[in-house]
Amino acid sequence: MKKNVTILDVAKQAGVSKTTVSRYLNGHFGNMSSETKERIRQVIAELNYRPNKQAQALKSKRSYLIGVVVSDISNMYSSLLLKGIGEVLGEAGYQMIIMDAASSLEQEHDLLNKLTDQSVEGIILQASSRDASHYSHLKQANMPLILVDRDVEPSLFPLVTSDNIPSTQKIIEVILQKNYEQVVVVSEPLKDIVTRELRYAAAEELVVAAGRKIKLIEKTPEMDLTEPVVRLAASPLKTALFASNGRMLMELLTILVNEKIRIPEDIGITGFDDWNLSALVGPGITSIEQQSKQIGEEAAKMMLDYIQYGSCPVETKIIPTNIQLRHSL
Amino acid sequence: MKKNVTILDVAKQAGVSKTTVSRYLNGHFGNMSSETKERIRQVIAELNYRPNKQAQALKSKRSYLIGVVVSDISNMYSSLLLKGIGEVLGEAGYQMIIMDAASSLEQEHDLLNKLTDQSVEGIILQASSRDASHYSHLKQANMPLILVDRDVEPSLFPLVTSDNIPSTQKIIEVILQKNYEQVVVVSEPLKDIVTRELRYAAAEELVVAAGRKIKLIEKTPEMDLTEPVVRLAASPLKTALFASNGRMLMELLTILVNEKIRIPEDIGITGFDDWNLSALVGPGITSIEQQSKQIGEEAAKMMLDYIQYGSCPVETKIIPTNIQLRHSL
DNA sequence: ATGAAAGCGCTAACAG
DNA sequence: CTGTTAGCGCTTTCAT
Repeated sequence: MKKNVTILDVAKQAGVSKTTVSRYLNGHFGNMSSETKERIRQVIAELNYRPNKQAQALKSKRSYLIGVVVSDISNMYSSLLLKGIGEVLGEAGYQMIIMDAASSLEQEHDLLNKLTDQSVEGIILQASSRDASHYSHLKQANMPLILVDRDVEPSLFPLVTSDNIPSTQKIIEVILQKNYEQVVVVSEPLKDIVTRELRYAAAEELVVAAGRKIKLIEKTPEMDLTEPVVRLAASPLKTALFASNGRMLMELLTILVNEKIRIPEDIGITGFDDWNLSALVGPGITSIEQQSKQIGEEAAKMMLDYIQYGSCPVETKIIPTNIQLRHSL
Repeated sequence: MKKNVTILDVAKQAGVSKTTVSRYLNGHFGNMSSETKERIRQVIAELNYRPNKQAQALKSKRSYLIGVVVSDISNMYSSLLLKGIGEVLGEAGYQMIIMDAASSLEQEHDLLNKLTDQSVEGIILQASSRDASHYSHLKQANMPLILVDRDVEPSLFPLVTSDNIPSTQKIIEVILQKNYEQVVVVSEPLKDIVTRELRYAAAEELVVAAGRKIKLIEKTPEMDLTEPVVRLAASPLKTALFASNGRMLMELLTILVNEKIRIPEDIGITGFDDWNLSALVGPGITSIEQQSKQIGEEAAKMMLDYIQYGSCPVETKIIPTNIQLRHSL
């Protein structure tokens, strides 16, 4: 058994009181004599003492913990987001507790509570619901909350996200210029997530205005896209597929490759790419690359400010995307 | 300001003592009267009381926190690993504190200390060094430590990893059968990580035994692989590239695509694929798919056992890989 | 320039 | 069946 060395051990060994050691630890050298300082320093090194964070947190109400809830951790968007958040928080002496909502709203609710139990000082959330009422209790409890990727309605919280509408518009322009007669947006169900709807609405507006056809396929987990995609490729209308996120893009590409559908001869394809695979597939996939690492960094910075100043304007920070023009349209 | 409701508030409101409430919370109903139970239940619901984990941990020495240190979080291997760990731990009521060593050994050392400070009950580590002495203090401090992916020397800790040697051998067999005259292993520097060396050694042995040529390229961050790859593709010897992990595979594929080098006509390519992109690129890349989610699950299970029984055999658990035979060789 | 003492929110003997 | 009491390891008035 390993008896943990406490502040008292250090105090006794150094021949001072707990108070003095505590002061030393927190840099509250008032007029502490240099000898005392030196002695404490030595003893700490000697005993290999490390203050217990739980006790510190309990007393001082500072945990230096930030909760991060992502909707699916096994997703490149999340990985890079976490990388960005982690770097910024780490430098500031904060730790993150990461939770994976696994795309489940109930689980998310549970996790949010668990984070509060851990006395996190703030939460960065990729929300699983668009309904702000799911999160308003956090506001009431005075818990700093910063949204990433997805907004809620009404907009109660600061948000960091991609420039969804402009980037969708730009790529739709490309599609229209290439004389596609039909655009098929493939997305997970729109109703839960504002971002999805935003992207679809932006596409729809332009396509309709240009007098072309637009279709929406809302993909549920049970659904197999193979048959519809094959049919679209065979359609007499010149068709472009628009994947509304990285997972959809990957799924569509897999089908196209498996079915030996030629890009862009048989069908055009583009979309948001969280996976960074678009350069390598087929003729090179024209796609929208999100800066999710940067989104993470910005969100983390906002959080640090929030904590420092005790409040934060409810504003939206837009991180531009990179449009990669390649040869899939 | 939000005055937090404490166990004392509940106790007063319910007209009992803190002890009784504590007993209720921890399921230590001895012969607690049903009325008392019911009253406490009600008050808790009413006040929306949630026990403070820090205080619980401080007193009970149980934090229900597991530290996880990955060498690079923006990597599919890590993402899936974390997914697996998270699922298993979550079900058991544990939280994970995830840290990203960002491939830096000093940072790793720092993180390990920070985790101990947080009173984690155990650590799951993808080690950045092969040298066990970097981690032996954890053993002395009686901190449960489980290694994933990479072993250390000497083998002091339980390990969950892929079947590196057999899978490398199998794929080298394929290369040899296809009459490649030269195999070029592309890896990050071997010296730090046992797994890398294992993979290279396994390849080398078979290639040499078959009387073919083997070469090793150790890729450092500054190094540009384009020129060597182009030269290899132009070589009169029929050459196969073997990427020792997903990032290397991705990098090599990017070069091949950019330089319009044909696969497998100009050069063969295969390797470990952490990114799940091999099906989509070129003619389909023959590759070794690691089950990193399953590795995470197993490591988490081992950790739970370790914590429960206070010890764990220092044994290695091998998770089989899937060899995907496609058309890149 | 330093200490004594109180207490953060909780658990667990021990006592009835 | 329940309460009293003494801490866990730390920070922070208030003294001196």
